[in-house]
Amino acid sequence: MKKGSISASRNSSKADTRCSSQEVECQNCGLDPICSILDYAEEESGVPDGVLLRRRPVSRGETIFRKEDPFHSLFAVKSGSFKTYVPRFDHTDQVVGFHLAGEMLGCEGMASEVYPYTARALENSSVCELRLEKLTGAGRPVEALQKGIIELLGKEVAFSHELIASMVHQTSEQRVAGFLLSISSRLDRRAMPSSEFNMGMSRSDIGNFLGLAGETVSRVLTKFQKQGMIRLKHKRVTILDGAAVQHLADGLD
Amino acid sequence: MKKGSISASRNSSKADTRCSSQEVECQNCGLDPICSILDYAEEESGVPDGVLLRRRPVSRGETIFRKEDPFHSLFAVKSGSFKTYVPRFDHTDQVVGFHLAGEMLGCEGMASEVYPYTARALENSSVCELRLEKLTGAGRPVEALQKGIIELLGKEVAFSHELIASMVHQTSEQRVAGFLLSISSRLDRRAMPSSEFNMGMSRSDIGNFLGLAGETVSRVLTKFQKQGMIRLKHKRVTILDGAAVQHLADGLD
DNA sequence: GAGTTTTTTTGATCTGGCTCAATAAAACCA
DNA sequence: TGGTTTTATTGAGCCAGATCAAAAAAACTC
Repeated sequence: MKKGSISASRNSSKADTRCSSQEVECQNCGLDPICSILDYAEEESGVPDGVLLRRRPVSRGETIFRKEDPFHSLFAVKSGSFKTYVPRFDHTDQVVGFHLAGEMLGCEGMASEVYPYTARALENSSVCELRLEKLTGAGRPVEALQKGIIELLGKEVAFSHELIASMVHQTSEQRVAGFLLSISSRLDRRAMPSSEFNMGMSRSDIGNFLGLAGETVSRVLTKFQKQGMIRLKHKRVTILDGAAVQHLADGLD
Repeated sequence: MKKGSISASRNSSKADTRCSSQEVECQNCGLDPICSILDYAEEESGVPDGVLLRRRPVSRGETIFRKEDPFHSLFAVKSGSFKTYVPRFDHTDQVVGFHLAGEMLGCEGMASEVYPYTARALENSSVCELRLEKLTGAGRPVEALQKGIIELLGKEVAFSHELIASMVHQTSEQRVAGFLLSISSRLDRRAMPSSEFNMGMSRSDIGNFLGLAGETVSRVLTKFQKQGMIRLKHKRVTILDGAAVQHLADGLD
């Protein structure tokens, strides 16, 4: 059984050349537990290339699925970033998450048969698409695959709970500090540069997600910079004093 | 293949007699998709009574598992209610959810091997406990079971997202209105009385969960009563004008 | 690369909900 | 049952963060 997943071994030559941001390695990708199983399965039964797992570029502003679309695929972000959001009755949108390189997109649709939110690229990106409806046939290691999916969903639930727990009570500074750390640690987990990174999302996207006005996010980031905790250059953030940011996020001042 | 699940057919005589609140029917219970599979499995292989699935009473204030306990079982609330919470660094607790009759408890621990929060009974209650470590043996319909778990987790994720989406931006009145509707619809889903019910949790538990001060919850509930939308009698709530509550929760005024 | 649009920054004002505090009402318990 | 503890209600004052507004900076477009 070879080590790399099929997306790496077969599709890497098709990488999106427009995209300047760094690409996550397959062994650091959120799909890997599933992808690796497929890799094995493929060797066993000879799945046609590109049917199960497809790599493709996504331009800034493009959506890969919309709320209420019938569920068909899981996605992994290979490069770039996405925001997920749901429309509100007042015709504004509520951002429910950001998805960075190496992270999953769409697994919440597995149970309900439709995607529960719209996913839109924040910059030129690329994704791996895993078409799940092709997986129900015989001869597949369904049990192992399901185990991988359970693991993914479990983590997602745990993460959501953490988010709820933390977010509701925090001040604006705690929220923004926590947000920076969240991005940083998520990049770190995927072996991407984590102390200097691009935030593809706008200030108001961040504010919307954190339950703050965009102006407040701007003010807080400026304040952090003045205090020497971070350096700001447009959308590029450098964390200069991670311990101080952590301290703030924890509400210890 | 018989219809009812084993918890109903075998354990109903052991019901907790101290508990005055109504009990959810097995076919309306969150464990049912899994429970029914077990039922079938049992007929196939003859599992000893009470090993896999155990019914037991839980007194007010008692915990059924604590944060960081090793994961061993899924629980379904048969009667009564629970709160789940995590400790915060400042020695206060953060309530992350309430679990009513018919709802699941503990599934978030499946992935991480430990329970990610503590579950405490808000009143005298009873639960069905499904010991999952006994399920890994051969001869079980693991695939079907996993499918049930995936479904449960998927719903949980979708619910959390909804919660995040709605909560962060809402006013205190929207939050409280939404909270009342959430309880009502969850009771309705399990075929329990849904326009008049007991809220086992305290005002400050609700406030903690919603990100409000207990005093604010109290003020808002009183206001709702003065407006004739609800009737309050201690912990007992009657929804008199559901449409108005819904209207408020949606922020349409 | 100039003109247009969008996003960000910064300032001034205002308000929803928190905090502190004091009763009042329930729940608990011997 | 009466006394104790916990929980809920109600009031007064204050502040974090929203909103409105306007200028500055980036980001697109042709």
